[in-house]
Amino acid sequence: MVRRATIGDVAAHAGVSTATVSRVLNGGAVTEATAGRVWAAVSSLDYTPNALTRGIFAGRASTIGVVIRDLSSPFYLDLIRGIDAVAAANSSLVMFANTFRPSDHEIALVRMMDEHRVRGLIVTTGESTDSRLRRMAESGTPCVVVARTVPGPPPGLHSISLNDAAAGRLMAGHLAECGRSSVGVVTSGGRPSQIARTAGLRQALTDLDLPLPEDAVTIAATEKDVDRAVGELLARAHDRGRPLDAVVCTTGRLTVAVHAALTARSVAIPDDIAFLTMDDFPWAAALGISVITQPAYQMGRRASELVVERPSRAVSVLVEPTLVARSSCGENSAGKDRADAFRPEVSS
Amino acid sequence: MVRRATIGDVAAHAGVSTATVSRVLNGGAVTEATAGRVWAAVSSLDYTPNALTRGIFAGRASTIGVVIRDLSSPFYLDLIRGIDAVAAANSSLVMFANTFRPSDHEIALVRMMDEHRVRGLIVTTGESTDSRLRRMAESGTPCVVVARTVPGPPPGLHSISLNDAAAGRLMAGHLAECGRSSVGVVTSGGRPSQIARTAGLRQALTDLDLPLPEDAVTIAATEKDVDRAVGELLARAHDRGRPLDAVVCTTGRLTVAVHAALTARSVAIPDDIAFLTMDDFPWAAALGISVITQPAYQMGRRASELVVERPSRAVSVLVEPTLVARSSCGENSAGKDRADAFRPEVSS
DNA sequence: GAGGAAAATGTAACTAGTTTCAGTAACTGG
DNA sequence: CCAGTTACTGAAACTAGTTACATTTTCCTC
Repeated sequence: MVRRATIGDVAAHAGVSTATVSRVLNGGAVTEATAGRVWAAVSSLDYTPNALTRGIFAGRASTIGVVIRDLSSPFYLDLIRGIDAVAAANSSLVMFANTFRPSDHEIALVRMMDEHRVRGLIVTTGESTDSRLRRMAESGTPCVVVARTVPGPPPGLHSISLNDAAAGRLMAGHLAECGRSSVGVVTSGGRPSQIARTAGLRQALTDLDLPLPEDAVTIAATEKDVDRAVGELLARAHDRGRPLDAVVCTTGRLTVAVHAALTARSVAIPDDIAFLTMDDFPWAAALGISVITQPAYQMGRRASELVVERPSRAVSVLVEPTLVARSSCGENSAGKDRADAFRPEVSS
Repeated sequence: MVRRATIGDVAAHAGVSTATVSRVLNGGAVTEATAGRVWAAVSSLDYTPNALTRGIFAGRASTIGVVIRDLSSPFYLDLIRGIDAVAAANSSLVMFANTFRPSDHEIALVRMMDEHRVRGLIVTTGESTDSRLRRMAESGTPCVVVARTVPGPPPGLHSISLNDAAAGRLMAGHLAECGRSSVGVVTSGGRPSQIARTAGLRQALTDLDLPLPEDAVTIAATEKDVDRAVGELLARAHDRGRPLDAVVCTTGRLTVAVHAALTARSVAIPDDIAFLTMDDFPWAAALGISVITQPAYQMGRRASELVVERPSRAVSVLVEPTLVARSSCGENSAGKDRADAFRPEVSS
């Protein structure tokens, strides 16, 4: 096992001091002749400077930390791509951790990011990590909370989130326009953004004189729970005497599962039941599934930018949802915008 | 901006030396009383040890580096989840970089990983990075090359790859069993694994007396090129007098695009043309698309394990592909295995 | 209560760099 | 030709920890 060359080895090889080597590497005043000798030594020794040591002196690493709940969700995937794109443009690497749900170890992951003295931290965790994030922010590590609505960003933390209530309203509007009146909702539960979407949906539906009964909303924490949840939804509506003509899913994470549960029951979409969900994904166009999108890639970019630019005051960004109407809710009586292809936001 | 507490602050606050604090933190011989005072100081000062400094002393960081070509491909996504799972189990974080294709900056990314003194590096890059990887391996950083077949793993590097030729053969076999005889191939081009898959397919097809003409293979480097590629494929076969009855895609990355190109031409799957592609994905079941899978999640786990366990000799793992037959190739004349649901490999 | 071993703690050296400060050499102007 | 800059360069201090070694303490035994 070959020992790695250190700056000292380079200095010795070039016949100069380590200070001079450091100056050559980082751009200080050095004679051309000296610089030449140093570069020769660097390449002949295959010297690769140690970023850890650099970081300890600078007080922080050059990496951007990301703690995400679920990598496989289309939203988070695009978010990461956005984060990565601006990180790369700033020659930062991304330090990544997936909490997997139901995770109480998100606290441990945020702590690890803190220990690694990340340049900034982008997080989609719950409130449990707030106190540490706040302390990190106070000691100069910009922290961005993504995709959290109520109760709003804790003071000192940046926040980027979707106008979740508007997303719910958009859903209600589209469903109403497509002539649907008995809506069932599958939501992943307790997170503020989920609650806000459902609340927005209910409010808008009520305003349209299409009230959403309490038991027309079911919670499915994971994909495993979805089939049961959908079954209950259908049964309850039937018992109530108003069979469902629309099913809404408030999280992109469960789209596949809800769709599968519907298909498994031989429900025809959109003839029997309209289907509307969150977050666009590559196959949505092929399947004709209408969705409400959030600009995930842009949100990721913005998050990274906040880390890189470290504004002095905490900034809150609220982005607006968009309806991508395809065919899963049936014919749109009004003339609304319509999209036929998946449009990846990865513009570069 | 609050200055972070250092081990020195903790030591002063507890009235001990930094050595003692270090021992309390890392488990050395200390009186219970002393340990108590130190812990009290730690929590009252919110002390969070600096992992960078730790790393420089240990000679390397505790993070696992990953340089991946395309995060959005279903294969790489599961790969990362596997990597992350065992990283988390070893309290390592994952340092991630996406090269995006056609990228010559993969060299720069690998270099950055090297500078960060990652505990180990998992990579899906091309040959351009081999010399550095080899040097890293020599100086004690385990490097794992994933998803590369011919010309085989460079000496000293671990390698985990699919038996790509077998994947091609599996495709040929399934197509033949479904009674298809005029196959068109969309491949992403020059990478060894792509070539091996196409070669395996051609060989097996030839053995079955169904030779694959040179011009029945088109290259589409990105999703943008797919539509043109599919068009050419169809046209050439038509000119040849043997219209296509099967289209194969040798990379999961292009599945959506190929499917869309076919659909856009009103091709009925499987009635007009059978469709067979690589890598399973959540929506495949809903769409009835048959695929050849590789155990991506397990490959990721294995890669991480190699990093953590650092075996003294380079190990090469060759995994076998599996056919998941659904309906996109039509009725299977023989009685083969059949799968109806997407089975995520994320067991844990 | 002294002696010796074992346990706890501190001192100082070390990791791989960066940066300050001081010294030397070269260059400019009078 | 000498003073005054200015341009390079090196010694040493510094970053935030860990660890080897030396030095106390403490504890037990006789």
